[in-house]
Amino acid sequence: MNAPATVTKQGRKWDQVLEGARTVFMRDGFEGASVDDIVREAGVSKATLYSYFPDKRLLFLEVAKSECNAQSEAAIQQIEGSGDVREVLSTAAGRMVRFFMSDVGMQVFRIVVGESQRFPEIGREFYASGPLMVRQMLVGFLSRAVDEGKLKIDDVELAADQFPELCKAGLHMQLVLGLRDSASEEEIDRVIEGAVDMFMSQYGV
Amino acid sequence: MNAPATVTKQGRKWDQVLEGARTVFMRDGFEGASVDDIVREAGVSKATLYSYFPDKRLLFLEVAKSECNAQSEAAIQQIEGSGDVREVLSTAAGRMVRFFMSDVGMQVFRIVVGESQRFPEIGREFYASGPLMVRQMLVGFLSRAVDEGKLKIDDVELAADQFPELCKAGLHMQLVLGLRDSASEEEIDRVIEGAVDMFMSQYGV
DNA sequence: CAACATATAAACTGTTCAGTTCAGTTTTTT
DNA sequence: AAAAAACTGAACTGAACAGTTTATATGTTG
Repeated sequence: MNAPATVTKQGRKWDQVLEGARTVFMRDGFEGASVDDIVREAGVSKATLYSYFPDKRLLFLEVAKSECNAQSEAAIQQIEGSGDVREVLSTAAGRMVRFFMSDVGMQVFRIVVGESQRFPEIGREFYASGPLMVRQMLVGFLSRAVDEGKLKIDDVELAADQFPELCKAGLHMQLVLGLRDSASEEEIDRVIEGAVDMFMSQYGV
Repeated sequence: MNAPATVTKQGRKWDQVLEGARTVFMRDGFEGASVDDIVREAGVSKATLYSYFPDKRLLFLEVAKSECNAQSEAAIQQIEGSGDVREVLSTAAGRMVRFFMSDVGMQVFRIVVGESQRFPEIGREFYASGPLMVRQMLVGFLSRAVDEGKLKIDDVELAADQFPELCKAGLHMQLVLGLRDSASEEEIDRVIEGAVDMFMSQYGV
């Protein structure tokens, strides 16, 4: 009768595990999170967790990737639409800054940076589903703007690397290192404005 | 007869311990380095190590601080001398980029970022003896340049935050995440030049 | 020499934690 | 309802590792 949404779920509790892992990893970091904490949080047995994920690292990787993907997709949609370069850059900067400064964003960053030496695939997969997406998006957007005569850029790839860095502007470092808990709206706006101003002053026609 | 260099060393093997710790921490990271590895590398007994340093964290902190201080001192000396703004910025950028990209610089960064959540004083002390030094130095230099009419900057602190970020320009992220082992001289030069160009294009008179 | 400081090796403690195993229960499918 | 698949709980293993203790040695100084 009904041909329902059999989404080939690979077990009923997959989402539950991932959500619990997200919570605990974001709260305690990678080393700080014990698998026992995670299964408790997820309301699932340890055996179930290990039937989905071969080890703790891959579990974390899955969490980090899903965060990045959610973020990237949202960003891509917004950049496709509008016309004015300055406006697009401001919007993109806003997104980036707010993600960099969010609890989740910073925690993923901390863990990935801390663990990528011992577990290189964490670094690779994070880069591919986070920074690289942004970069490609920016390269595309900037190239188009150059073609349309709206920007003047020699080295588009360099420009696409510079812009996200400008969006960090000291605040990110202070937050990541735990020197402060949060940034005020004014500070964030100043960083965004500063980034766009500087970028346009160099590359604007 | 001989009145030799009794430099009031607080124990003969202090340096030896620190040097061994440096080697092992830089090779294996903080969690990856076991205290037993360190004493083996240092050629020292565990009891000796623990007679100098109350725990592993503080030992690492000492290593990281000594790296940062060496780096900061060298940088400060160079910025004091010369006259042309563009030249000073180029030199400073060169220093920063090369430190960011060095094995030691990246390893300290990885560890500090990874551990600063669980051990906040690591973040604080690192910031104070690294990024903060650079920032203060830049604020001083830029203010002077503004006073002398060589630069035009509204928000000097923001500018002092932006410049080091520009010196990372994507390369740093790729190296830290282990996507590549090293950067070529051309790439480094391009980043330096790009940073100085962009900075001057916004803030040059 | 005597006392004092420094260093050593090695065994030990206590804990934490990833990952396994398995007998038994619940849920889904046929 | 019967068979198959997913899940549970709890105990267990095995290893890593920070930090301590002990009994001993070496060297220095007054």
